[in-house]
Amino acid sequence: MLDKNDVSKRQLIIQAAAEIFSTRGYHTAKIEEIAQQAGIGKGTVYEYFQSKEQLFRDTVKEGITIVDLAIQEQIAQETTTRGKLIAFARKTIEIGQKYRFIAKLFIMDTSFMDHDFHEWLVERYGQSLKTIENIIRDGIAIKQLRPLDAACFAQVLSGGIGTVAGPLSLVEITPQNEERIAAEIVDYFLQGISLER
Amino acid sequence: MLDKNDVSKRQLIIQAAAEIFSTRGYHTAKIEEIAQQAGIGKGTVYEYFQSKEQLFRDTVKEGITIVDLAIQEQIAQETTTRGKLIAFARKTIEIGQKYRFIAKLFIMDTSFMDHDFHEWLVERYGQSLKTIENIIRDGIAIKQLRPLDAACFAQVLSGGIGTVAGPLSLVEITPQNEERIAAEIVDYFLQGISLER
Amino acid sequence: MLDKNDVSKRQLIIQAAAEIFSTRGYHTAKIEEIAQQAGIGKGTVYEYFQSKEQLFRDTVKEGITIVDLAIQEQIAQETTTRGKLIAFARKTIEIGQKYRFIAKLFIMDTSFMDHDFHEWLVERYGQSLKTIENIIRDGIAIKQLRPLDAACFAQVLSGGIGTVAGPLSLVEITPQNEERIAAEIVDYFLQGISLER
Amino acid sequence: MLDKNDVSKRQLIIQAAAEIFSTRGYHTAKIEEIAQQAGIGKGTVYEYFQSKEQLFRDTVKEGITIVDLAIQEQIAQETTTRGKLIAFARKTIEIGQKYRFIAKLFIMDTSFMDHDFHEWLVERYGQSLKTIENIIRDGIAIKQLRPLDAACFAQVLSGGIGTVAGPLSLVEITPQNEERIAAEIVDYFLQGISLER
DNA sequence: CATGAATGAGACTTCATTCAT
DNA sequence: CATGAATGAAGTCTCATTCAT
Repeated sequence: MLDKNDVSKRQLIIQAAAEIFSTRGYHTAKIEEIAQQAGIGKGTVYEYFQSKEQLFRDTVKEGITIVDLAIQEQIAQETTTRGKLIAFARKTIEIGQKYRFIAKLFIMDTSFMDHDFHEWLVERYGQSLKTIENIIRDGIAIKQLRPLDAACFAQVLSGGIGTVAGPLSLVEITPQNEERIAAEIVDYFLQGISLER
Repeated sequence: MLDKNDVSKRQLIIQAAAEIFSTRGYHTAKIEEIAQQAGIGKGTVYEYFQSKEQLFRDTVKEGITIVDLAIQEQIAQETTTRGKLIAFARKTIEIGQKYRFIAKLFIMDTSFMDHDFHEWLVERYGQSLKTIENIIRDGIAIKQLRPLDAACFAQVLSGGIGTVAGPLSLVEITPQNEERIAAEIVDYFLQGISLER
Repeated sequence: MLDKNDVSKRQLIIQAAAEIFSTRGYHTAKIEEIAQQAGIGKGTVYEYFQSKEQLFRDTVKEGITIVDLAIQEQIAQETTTRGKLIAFARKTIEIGQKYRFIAKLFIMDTSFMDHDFHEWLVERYGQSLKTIENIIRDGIAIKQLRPLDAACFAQVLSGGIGTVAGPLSLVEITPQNEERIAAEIVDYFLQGISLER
Repeated sequence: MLDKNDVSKRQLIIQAAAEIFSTRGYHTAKIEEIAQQAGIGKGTVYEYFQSKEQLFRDTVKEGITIVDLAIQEQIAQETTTRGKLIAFARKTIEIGQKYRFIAKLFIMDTSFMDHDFHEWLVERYGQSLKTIENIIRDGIAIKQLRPLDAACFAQVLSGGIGTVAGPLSLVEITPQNEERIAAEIVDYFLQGISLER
């Protein structure tokens, strides 16, 4: 019971931290704010996390894991290349809306952080891209797609979608048009936009 | 002489600020560091800029202006839609390499800043996208491109290229392959990647 | 217990501030000095007061209140006009000695401060004078005093006594001669110093 | 000619300093402000005064000397005790109005200053009081006044008048009523305010 | 002599972290 | 375990003073 209590309090803090870090950024966020958001005392945060930096890392790691799992799950339900790509796009957009704070965590300036963490983040980013790369490679293998640099493409696709889904987006997104926008974007890539040929 | 001196010293500080803000981020950058980088005293910075925040704003504005001009200039030299888009892509990639700090400035977390500045940044970003939108609209008008949401497309293209050019990029870029990568990316969009149809 | 602790620590800081502000003046006083004087850390001061200026204001307000109360109390115990005026003079002199720092707070240059505070100070000063004005008016009403401008007189009396009691005083004051000096000064005003008429 | 030029520039700075120190106080006054007020460059101030503190001292000394001379001169023209005292009062009030900055210089917080200067200020203050003391002593000698502690009285009189003339005064003073107020105050002291005896 | 650009010591203030309760 | 009062390191900014022109 105590254990369960502990776990839930740790989670409580992470939730609060995600919220505050997202809206205020790492440096502007204050430990006291996070504690208040979590409805606990300032000192308690330090019972569960060694430092502000550690709390940030754990919050980011947890966030990324959740988002990644959600996307993977969605993709697994599709069978066609286009279906998988649209699923990826739609979920990315949805998350960018619903969990805007996670999206922001990625855009946030983290270069000041511990070198190891930065490396971890880059590696993790690479893993995320692998998901798309694999879809592409599969598509090439079954001759649905033309041969191309899957790594480069994955980054362009992910970056393109992420930008539309992100906090600086100028495209108005509602729950109703998520699907349509996802399809539109994917088709830029699949069909191309040129009328010639 | 004095005038020239003034201008160059202000510029000197902006250069140093761009360097330090880029590598360290706004909050981690210290005024003293910037002054050292510029080879001047701490107090001198305040002779040219009212505050750290003001220095940051001016640095960003100057950077954006330079980059924008460079891109516009490059595009103006091309006549075809594909040529313009590749020029945009190549210049964006080149700048992302050469002026990595400018690229970083955009990813940096600036949400904490003065509301007016944030609005200015968003508006300026919108202007940048207009450049692409116009290329696209022209292409549609002359039936080179199929009809599509130019605003959305501009954001996807710009985001896709920016990601490859940016500091988290996993695509290795050298002066030699800039042109090739730019063309490859643009062709994802123009020709599409699907073999079907 | 915590509550009592809080109150006493705030008071502790005010005491230290009164001491330091009095001997060093507002601008020369350093927050660190005040903290040291109070035997606490620099940061603790800011737990109880928003800023140095706020600390100064609260210190002055508290000091004035204490002094005013002490004077009022002393006057209330007297029945005759002369008795009240001497009580006022004696208490003012006594406080000028014992709480020299309060006396100094009044002479200090506060014109640079927040406009509202300055207004408050002037108003409060006016209130203090009212005490004397009322004594005078009562004296006139019962034909003990000749008719005169009570407001002007109050300021002359208060200024005259304050100067003798103040930090620039050239009159040597000891606990033994306080009473005598107070009476002497009051009699300048009551009897006059002229032998003619 | 050069010499004369030097003298007048030194004087120019002192005038500007008196103005600025009076309105802003020692610590809030900036050397640059004073230079601007004098219509010269910041560095030039240091050609004539070693430091800000030195400039302040010289400004105060000059101001006191001017005021003292003006008062002495006025008194010398009177023959009766009452005439001399009223002349003193009137001139003090007039100066408090016209040269409000000089009056403020005296109230200003100077305790932080160089010990020697503080001693000088106290001594000079004593000298000023001697003027009144002598009038009083003469009055006692010729049996116009009753015997009393001339030093104490001088301080009460001077403090009383100074307060009415000073920047915190609540008595409205106009060129028209200066004479009347001076007489009223002096008569508080000469005739007393009591109707009894 | 006159100037004002450059400087850096020093002050206020914030906030992550500690630790006694 | 939970807390929040206390702390002090560290950062921004001011301004008296210097000195090259």
